Amino acid sequence: MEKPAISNFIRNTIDTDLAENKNQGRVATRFPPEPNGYLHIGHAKSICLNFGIAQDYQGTCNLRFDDTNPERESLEYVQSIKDDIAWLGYQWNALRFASDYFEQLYDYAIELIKQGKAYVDSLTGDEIREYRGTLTKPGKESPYRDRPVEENLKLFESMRAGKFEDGQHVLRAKIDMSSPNINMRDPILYRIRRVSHYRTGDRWCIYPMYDYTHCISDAIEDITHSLCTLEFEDNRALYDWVLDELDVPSHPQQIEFARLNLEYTVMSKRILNRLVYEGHVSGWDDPRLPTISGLRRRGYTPESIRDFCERIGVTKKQGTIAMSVLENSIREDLDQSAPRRMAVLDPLRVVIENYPEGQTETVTASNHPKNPQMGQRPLTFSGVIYIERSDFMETPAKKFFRLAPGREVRLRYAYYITCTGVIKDDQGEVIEIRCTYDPATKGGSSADGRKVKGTIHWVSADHAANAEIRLYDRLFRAPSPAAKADFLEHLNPQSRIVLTGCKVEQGLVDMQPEARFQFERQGYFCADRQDHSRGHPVFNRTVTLRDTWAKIEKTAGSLAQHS
RNA sequence: UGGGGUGUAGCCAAGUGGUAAGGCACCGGAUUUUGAUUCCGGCAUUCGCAGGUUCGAGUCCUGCCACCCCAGCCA
Repeated sequence: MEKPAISNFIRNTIDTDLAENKNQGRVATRFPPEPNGYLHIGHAKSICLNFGIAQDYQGTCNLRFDDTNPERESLEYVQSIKDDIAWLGYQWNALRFASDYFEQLYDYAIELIKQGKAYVDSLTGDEIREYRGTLTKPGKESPYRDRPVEENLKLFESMRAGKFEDGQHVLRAKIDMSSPNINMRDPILYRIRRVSHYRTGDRWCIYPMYDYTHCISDAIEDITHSLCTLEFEDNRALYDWVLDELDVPSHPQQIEFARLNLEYTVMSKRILNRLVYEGHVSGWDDPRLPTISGLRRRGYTPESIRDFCERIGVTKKQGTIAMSVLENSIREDLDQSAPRRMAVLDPLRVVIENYPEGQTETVTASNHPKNPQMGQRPLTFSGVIYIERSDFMETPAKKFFRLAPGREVRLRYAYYITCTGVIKDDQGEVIEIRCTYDPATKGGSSADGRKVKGTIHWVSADHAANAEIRLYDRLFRAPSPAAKADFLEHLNPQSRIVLTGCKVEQGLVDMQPEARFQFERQGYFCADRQDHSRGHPVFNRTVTLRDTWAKIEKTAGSLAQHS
């Protein structure tokens, strides 16, 4: 089946531009993060958009770090961002830094001053805010607005030379203090900030603002379509103003789209930072986080994230995507690609009474039921095995068709067994069950055509390895935690459950970190990228399988409550 | 009381004057040695609301309503 072409308003715009031979038929985009945090799934949307368009239109996409505010930026973030983009499967055309353009940016500022389009303002921060007016009241002009060009030039040079204190002066564009668009009320272009920059060190003590830097950087790089999120819509007038006033190489078109919101999680850098630095999660790559590195550690594939970004579309309408869409993307990928294994998360000991004491034998298990090319593996079967505790009910609920006293089920790839007894401890908890097996059902089918309703997974007690398995669930209980002032109160205390003493197939301990599997009837898991080792196997649950039984149970439960 | 945006099903989303794609979710039913997968079927007489133009409107016009963004020397 051929995939239908992606259609969205940005691609439509590009199609029109191409049809009109705008930009000589060239398409150039860029992904412009500020290196002050880790990338998350919302950035992935922008990455897939920008790099995807470049790919599909034989264009280019640059990676440019918008590093104009040295305060919170660092090389660590630059490196993580590069790693994440590469892992997602994209290659940037040119690698650029806004800080590479500081000298050019400065020259352009001089040009603006000479044209009388920019001036040095000496109002204090508070005064500037006052003078700006409000949403409904126009601002008023600074008394320094009409400084002569020569004085502005001298002052701006002195600003660069470090002759003033932080905040003493700023460079402002001279536009319109009564504009209904607040961004046009003489926006600040440069501020004095004696902070050492992770790339330019102490070479500069003045730094250009985003609005001034971004458009010029785009123009320098000959970007044709500058894609950004909706909150910059009002900044577009300023983007265009700067480029119109200056003799720059090109004038890219800014197009805004809605950022991604995902149910039950947060995308805000501010909140993500708090979660990490206050220790509510283990780090930027905590598998519960929507960061790229978190999703990676959780077991998501680059393909699944790209597929997700394609499914959600690109529009100007702000919406919130259901988690199920993300989960569906990874399930679809892993269902095809992940080898099957058996793992018992909550082991219940089963003794098969009629199995010859001390005997073992080999059964053959398929690595993928639909893909024989993935091969088979031998599994050791014996008279003492573990099954999942939830696969046994002493008094079975309605529609439960797994193991219960007197009932027969199939052990996957092995034998039919029938429960003959239950052993409990002093507290009355089931600690072992007794069964008999039917030797005529080896491999899992009976010669007499007798059917069983349930098939359960198992491991041989003496041939299984112990493993730690981490179960992850949504980080928050509230669908839109970011909207809550007390979002920390809505953290899901069950978002991470660590199971030790799980029993898994022996072969699993030798798997490389990040290897992915389906643990049959449980879900998709991956060997933890950081903590997994032969001596201490650790698996993360990426996502559960779809679970119709859980749905039935839930429905039955709520029915019982209502009756 | 200003300006900029957005409204198509429970959640996304296509649709560019010719009679509402697709995905997720949900509900059936078939197949199944994973209660998985797969398959088949169902799921908007209607596009925020009210008028208007037109043979014909989700698409054009007018008015209204709802929601989001903007008053950092952040990006």
